[in-house]
Amino acid sequence: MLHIHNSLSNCKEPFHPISAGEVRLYVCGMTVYDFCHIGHARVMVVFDVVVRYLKSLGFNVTYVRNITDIDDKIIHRAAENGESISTLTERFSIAMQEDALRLGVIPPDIEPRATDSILIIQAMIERLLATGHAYQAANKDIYYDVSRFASYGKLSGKQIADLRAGARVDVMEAKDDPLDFVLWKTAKPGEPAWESPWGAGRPGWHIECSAMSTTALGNHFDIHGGGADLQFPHHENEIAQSEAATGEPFVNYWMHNGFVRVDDEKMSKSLGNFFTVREVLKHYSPEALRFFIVASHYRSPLNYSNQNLDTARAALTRFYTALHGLPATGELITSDYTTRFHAAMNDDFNTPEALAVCFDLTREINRARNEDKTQALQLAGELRYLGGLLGFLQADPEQFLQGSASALDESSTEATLTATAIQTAIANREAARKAKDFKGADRIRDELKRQGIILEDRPGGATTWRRE
RNA sequence: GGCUGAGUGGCAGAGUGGUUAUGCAGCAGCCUGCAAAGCUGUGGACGUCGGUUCGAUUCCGGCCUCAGCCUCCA
Repeated sequence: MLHIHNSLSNCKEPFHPISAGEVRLYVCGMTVYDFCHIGHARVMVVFDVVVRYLKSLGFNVTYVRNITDIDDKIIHRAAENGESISTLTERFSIAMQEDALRLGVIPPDIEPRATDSILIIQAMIERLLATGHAYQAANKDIYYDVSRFASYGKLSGKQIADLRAGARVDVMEAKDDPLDFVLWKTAKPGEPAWESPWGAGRPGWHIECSAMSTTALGNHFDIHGGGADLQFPHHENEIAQSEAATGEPFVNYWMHNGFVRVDDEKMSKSLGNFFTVREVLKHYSPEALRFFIVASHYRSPLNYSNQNLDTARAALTRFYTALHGLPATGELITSDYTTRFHAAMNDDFNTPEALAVCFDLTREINRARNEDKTQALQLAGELRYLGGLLGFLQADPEQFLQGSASALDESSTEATLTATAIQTAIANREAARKAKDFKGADRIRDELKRQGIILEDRPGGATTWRRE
C-alpha cells in the first residue's frame, strides 16, 4: 500500500486515488527566464520517479507540468537582454526541455503555458469576482480577498493573524489587506498586456496554476507537487483561488520536495549560488546527477558538492560492473529484492532505502555470476527493472563503463584515447605477459592508467577496460 | 518574533524501543604474475541535559546549533 506524506496534514497517509486506477498529478514547473539549475533538476527528477513508480503500480497517470512564461522577472530580463519576451521564453523553454530530456525525465502528458491560458485565467477571475472572493482596487488591479476564504493557511499551517502581524508593509500596494494577492495586473505603458473586462493587463502568478491545473485535470484532482518554497504563499493561494472558484475541494495530496543547498544554504536564483544543469553535465553524466538526486529522500535537503557527485558516479560504476556481461533475457523474474524495493517506495517514495536494496541485489549478482549464470542473468534483469523504476541503469554497461565521465567536456575529449588505440595497447600487453615480461606489461597498464583507462584481467584470461 | 523541519560512524545517507542499513573511504583475508574488479570478514554513530522504560539513537520535555517559510524563488 503506497503511503504519501501529505503537506496538508503533515502526515504520511495511505494513497487512495479519486478514481480507481487513475492518478491526476500537477507539478509547478519553472519560470523560463534562465537555464535550469540543480534545484529545478531535483523537482523534475523527483516527480519523474513518482510518475514512474505510480505507473509501475498500474495507475493510469495524467501528469501536468506547467511553464510560466509571463511574469515580472521575465519582463525585466527581456528588457535587460534587449530581446522580446517571446524570444526569451522560447529559448529557455527549449533549454529546459533539453535538460529534462538529458536527465531522462519523461515529458509530462500536458505542458500548459500561462500565455496560452489567458482566457481560462480570466474566466476564473470572473468567477471569483462574481462570488465576492475578489475585488478591483483603486489602481484597477484585481485582488483576491483572503478574508473571504475561511480556511486560508491550512496548507502552510499559518494563522491569518500571525501572517498579518509579520506582514511587510508595502505602501505602493492598493490592497485592502496586506495578505491579499493580485489576480490581474494592469499593464503599465510598454508592458505586455492582454485585453480583459478590467482593462489591459496580465495575470498574477498564482492564478495561472489554478486555472491550468483545473482545466487539465478537473476541479478536484489527486496530487499537486512542487518545491517546498512554493508551499507558501503560492500553493496556499492556489487552494484559496481554486476552491473559491469551483466550490469543490482542490487537491487531496500535496507533495513538497526539499531544497538543494550549497554550503548549507539554499540554492536559488536570487542568492545567485546556483549551478545550472548544463554546467554540471559538462563534468558528470546525467545518470550520475540523477543518482545524486535519488540518493536522498525527496523531502530532505540535498547538499550539492563535487564529492557527492563523485560518489554517485562510483555507485553507478558498481551497478554497471555487475550488469556487465549479463545481457537482458527478456523475461522478468522478480524476487524478494523487488518486494523489499516496493516496501521502500511505498513508504513515501523512500528512494535511498530502495537504492540500498539495489546494492544488496548487486552483491547477489556478483556472487552468482561465476557459480550460477542463469540466476545471475535473472537477478541482473531484476536490477535493470528496479533501476528503471528510478529512471536509470538502462544504458549498455559497456558503453557506460567505457564512455568518459567527462565526455561532454570539450577540453578533455581531445586528450582521450580511442577504443582502437586501447585495444592495441591491450594486445601489446597481452603479448608481453605471455612472454613473462611483466615489467613491460605493467608499463603499458600504468601508461593507460595515467590516461584514465583501467584494465581488468578477467578470470577467463580476457582483459576488459573502462574509463575512470 | 511566528510557523515548519533537521542534528546519525571519516564523508554521504536510511532506519529502528533491545538483533547488519546501504554506498564511498579504512583495515584484514581470498582471488591475481602484480594489479583492478569482485567476494568474505572487520573497526567506527546516533547534538546536549533530564524523564518514561527491564532497556532509548529511536518515545516525552528542556537546552544548544542549523536550515527553510513568513518577500520573487523548485
